[in-house]
Amino acid sequence: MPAAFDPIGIEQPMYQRWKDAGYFAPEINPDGEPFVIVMPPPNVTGELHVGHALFVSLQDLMIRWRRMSGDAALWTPGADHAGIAGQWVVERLIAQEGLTRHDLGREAFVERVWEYMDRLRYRIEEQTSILGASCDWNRYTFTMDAGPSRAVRTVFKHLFDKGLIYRGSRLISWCPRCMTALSDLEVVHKEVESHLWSLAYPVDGEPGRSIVVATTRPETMLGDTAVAVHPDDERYQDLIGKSLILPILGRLIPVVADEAVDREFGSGAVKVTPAHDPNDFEIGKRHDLPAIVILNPDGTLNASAGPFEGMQIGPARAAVVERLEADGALVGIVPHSHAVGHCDRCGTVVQPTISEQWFVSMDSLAAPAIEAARSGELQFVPERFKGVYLNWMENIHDWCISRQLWWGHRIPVWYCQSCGEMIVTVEEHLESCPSCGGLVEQDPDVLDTWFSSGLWPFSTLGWPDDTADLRRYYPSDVMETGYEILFFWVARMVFFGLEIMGELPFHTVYLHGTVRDTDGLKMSKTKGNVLDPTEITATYGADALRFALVTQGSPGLDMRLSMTLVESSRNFINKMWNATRFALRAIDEVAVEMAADGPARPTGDLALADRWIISRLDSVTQNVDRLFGSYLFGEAGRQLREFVWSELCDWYIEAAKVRMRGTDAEKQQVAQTLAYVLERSMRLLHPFMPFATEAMWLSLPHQGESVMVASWPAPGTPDKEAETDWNRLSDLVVKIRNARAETGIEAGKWIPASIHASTKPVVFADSSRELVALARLDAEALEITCGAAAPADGDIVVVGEDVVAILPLSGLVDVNEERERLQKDLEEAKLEKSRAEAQLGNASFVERAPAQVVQVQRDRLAGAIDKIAVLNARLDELARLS
RNA sequence: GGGCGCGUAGCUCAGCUGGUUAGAGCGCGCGGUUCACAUCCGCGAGGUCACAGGUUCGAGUCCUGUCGCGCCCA
Repeated sequence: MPAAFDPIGIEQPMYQRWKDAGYFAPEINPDGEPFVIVMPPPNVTGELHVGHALFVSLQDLMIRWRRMSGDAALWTPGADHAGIAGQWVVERLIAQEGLTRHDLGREAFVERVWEYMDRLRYRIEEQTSILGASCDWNRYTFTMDAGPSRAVRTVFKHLFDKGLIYRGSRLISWCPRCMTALSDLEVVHKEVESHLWSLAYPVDGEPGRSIVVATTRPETMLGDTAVAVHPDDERYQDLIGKSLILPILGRLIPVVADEAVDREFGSGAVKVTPAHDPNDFEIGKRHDLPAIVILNPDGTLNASAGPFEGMQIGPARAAVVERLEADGALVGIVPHSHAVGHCDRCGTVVQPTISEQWFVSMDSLAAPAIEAARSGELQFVPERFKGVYLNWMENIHDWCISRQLWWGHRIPVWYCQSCGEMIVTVEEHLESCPSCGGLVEQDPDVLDTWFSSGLWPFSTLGWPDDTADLRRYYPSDVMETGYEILFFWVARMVFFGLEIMGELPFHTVYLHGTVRDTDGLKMSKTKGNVLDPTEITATYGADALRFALVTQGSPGLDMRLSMTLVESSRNFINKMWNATRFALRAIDEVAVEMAADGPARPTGDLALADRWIISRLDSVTQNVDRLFGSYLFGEAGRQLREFVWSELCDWYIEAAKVRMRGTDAEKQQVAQTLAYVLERSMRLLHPFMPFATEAMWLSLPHQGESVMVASWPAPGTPDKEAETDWNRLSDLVVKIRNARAETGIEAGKWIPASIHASTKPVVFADSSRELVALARLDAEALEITCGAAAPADGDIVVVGEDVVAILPLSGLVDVNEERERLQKDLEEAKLEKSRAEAQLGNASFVERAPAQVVQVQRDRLAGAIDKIAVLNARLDELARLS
């Protein structure tokens, strides 16, 4: 085995072996309980980024853990067709040939998109595989595949028949660049520095009198059909019901009274543009006002805009303001900042407009989705997202699902050209009108991409067919995704799951945060701060990236990823590699005893070090189980790292070296313990770092053909006595090392020592060889007694827990330095004593704190008193000397 | 405007049910070529846990308020 672990070159062949062996399929554990995660499908057009690496790391961790625990673990991969983005990418491609989609025509264009998608389809598999994702590629699904497409049509028809999908003219958000309607979620609000324009609308028949209205969008005045005031506003009482003359266009519009008007804002009178503002749309409905649409789909003004027809709405603002000013209708401009909706995909300012679209009626769908969260049937990790989810679900509006695109699931509605009947069907094609046999034409629009995403938990399992997969694997268990798509994905899956399947699609929603760059900035192509996971894995290995991502983060919180973090994870893997390499020397010399699941648990008359490390392994195993159960994967990883590096490598292996040079029985014991602890450590770490643990596990004594299908370790009972004894020993070692360093004793020098332990000196006697090796003591000159210490002139005195080490080094150490060192220890012990005394001096503490906690303070006080006595005695002696 | 999160060592972050002297990685200082590992080992320095109150025998942890940063919804 080479001295440094090199992940490059071993990962992909290993991945292929796992895949060929069928380990990724749940059938590997045919008798297990299903454990299912539906992978949020990456967008086919996107490149793999660290966000993908994070979700793969977390989902794969859960899946591997449950698989090792014996569950029939299923992780379904897939890809999303990304309607707007998908279409846009191909539009740009054909633009290079000087073509628009209209030049090609719908059919040819969609064909081009398919060609493009087919080329990308396998890139997702390739890139996800690099990260070691153990998802079942045989169940790979694309949202545009025949199955999910049929699921979309079936759900559409179901909801339509139930009256939950309807077509209507509503105020929607329109992106003039994408030339499609958007749902509320696809509009992002950004604060924009702009102005508030005040306009004077003359009162009809009362020359010289006018009402002033304030607006942030002066160009919309072209579509005004009223001015509204608050019914109780004295200023305008006499004007309610009268008419105003709309500037520029000269249209007469009424003054209406509406409770929704804010008397405090501006002049207290607002212009009403029902066709282009959500609030105005509502006011318009209440007062039966006409809605005048002034926009064309491409964002230019139409004939209703009079002299401004043909202008883009952006430039039109300046022109309208200029004209208003010229006409004397502009009475004020003040700076004003307000939120403006932008298209989530392309960033264009979104125009609210009235348009005929398809909608999902949300109230009855949301109700059970709200109840599921309230009742606790649906769990959130972290829990606070339950509130976020509920807040959204409780204030939901009907969902605009039609998109004026060519790429996506075509709305399954046909219109008869003869009798005008509208037919909704689950069939992909309709030949003719079922009523009159006339020619039929399909609705030109496609559905919101997220409509099909919402069906993902069951459409991937074969629904609407009653498949074996659907029966066995629905519902899934955990939905793991980024909090930014809680509404896009999770919420919609919940209400569709409840409506269509009658059951929640998952019981737990785990939300991770955003991976940011070293400076805490979101990664983006335009900023150029994107970290490419394929590059990172090519340098450090997939495991290092995965371990860094999982141990750095906490559920629901953003995290910064830096290369030094990945590097330190790589270093940890290398550390384990070397520990394994070292252990194998010992293991190869003996015949390790095997149990059914791996090396047998060492038994018999074990050394303290063995008992200690096995006990620590048991504790850590318990902790990892508990933490995994609470979705605290990062903490579990950090504890494992601490255990392997700081306990197994730094202490156990160093201590074990003495017995590796000992008798055959001792060598056997050490080898057995190392094999047992390391093999189990590999199993515990496998969900974090699948490749490296597999490589090490295979070289260690093991049962079975791969660690990924080995059993999850069950913890034994920790040996508290062994832990206490070992801690006493290691504490003394640290103190001796410290004294050596502080008094400037040569690092390599083997020095004499005598150990005085008034209680249980056997701990030190039994582990004397370990003590000697770890503290670098002269074995020949070592003395261990239960008697009191009697240091001679010039000795160093080291005070541990109920044990004193005397290092006789006459002549080597400066008495003054030694006195200073002891003085420092004394101060510390006194502080310790006074703290314990303060606690115990508090009557209510002794009375009310649990007995255990009080006892700890008593022991602490006794220990401190002992230390002080020893240190004082020694200081007195030194004082006599000088 | 409503809601949420964060503020702990120079930097990045842990700290899960309140309980000894608050931890890690990186960085920093000193020392180390002992036959697993310099992608390493040993020793160490470094924190008024944002601030102010409160609950409690006991608060980084629970409650209230303030300040700063960020996010979501409207």
